Amino acid sequence: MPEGHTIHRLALDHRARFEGERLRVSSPQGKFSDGAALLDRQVMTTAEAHGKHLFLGFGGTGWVHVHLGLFGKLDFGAGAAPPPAETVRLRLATPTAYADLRGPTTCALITDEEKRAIHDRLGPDPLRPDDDGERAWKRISRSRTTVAALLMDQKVIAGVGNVYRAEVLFRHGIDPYRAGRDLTRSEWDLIWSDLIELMREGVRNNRIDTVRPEHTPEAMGRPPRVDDHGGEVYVYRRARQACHICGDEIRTADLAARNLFWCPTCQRP
DNA sequence: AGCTCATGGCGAG
DNA sequence: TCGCCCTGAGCTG
Repeated sequence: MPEGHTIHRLALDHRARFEGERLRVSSPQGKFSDGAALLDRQVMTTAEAHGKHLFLGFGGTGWVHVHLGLFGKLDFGAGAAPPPAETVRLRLATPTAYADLRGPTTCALITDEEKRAIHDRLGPDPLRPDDDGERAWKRISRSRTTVAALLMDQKVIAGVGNVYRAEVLFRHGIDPYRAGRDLTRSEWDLIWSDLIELMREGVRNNRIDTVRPEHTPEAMGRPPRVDDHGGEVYVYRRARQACHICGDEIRTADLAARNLFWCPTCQRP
């Protein structure tokens, strides 16, 4: 679920339901009981995202910092909240809506300064309008690390996860093992602007689609496909299947403890 | 019932 | 680079 587009969407969804609302806040699971007690009956003033980090604002009381990690989930419901399951770390509720957070890596009440420190250690986020790719380029263009690892490094660029990494490299025909410093400036500019577009569409649709209109199964006269993570993609989790463009076998490898996917023909060294 | 795997990230060594 | 933390779906038996 959670790459940056998911978290930005969650920020929007929180604002739509809870901004300006006085909330009942609880931690049925118990691991956030102290924070919940301080926040109960307070007003949510705003919600924002930076990369994969979600910040729920409660005025002078502080911020709830949420990071879903690999397993975390946030589910919204309408109406009065039902009795919570034991795994719910944080429940926010009004008489007409509720949100349940389960399995996050982080759920903590933090101060403005602590929040600022988190922003400071994150790279630019394609989904934050004031961020720009220049800072990321400075790191990438000096680095011997592979571009595949750099794209996953949240200090370099915030919000890109394993799906967007694989897909954006495919869309630009870039071998994932190329060193950052071997990328050209124009290649990087195209990657950055493409990420802005792809991730904005991800926020709108709440899923990742990366296949260009001319490469959809309909456009290519092939049977419809359903990728098992809910979106339409070129290479992610398609190991040993045929590339939609050239028919070669999609490859997979471990890179920094994550599964990397690429087409050796479309993304030649 | 138990295993494996997943769109993350941290700290130890 | 490894092990670990968080949860749930989809297998296997």
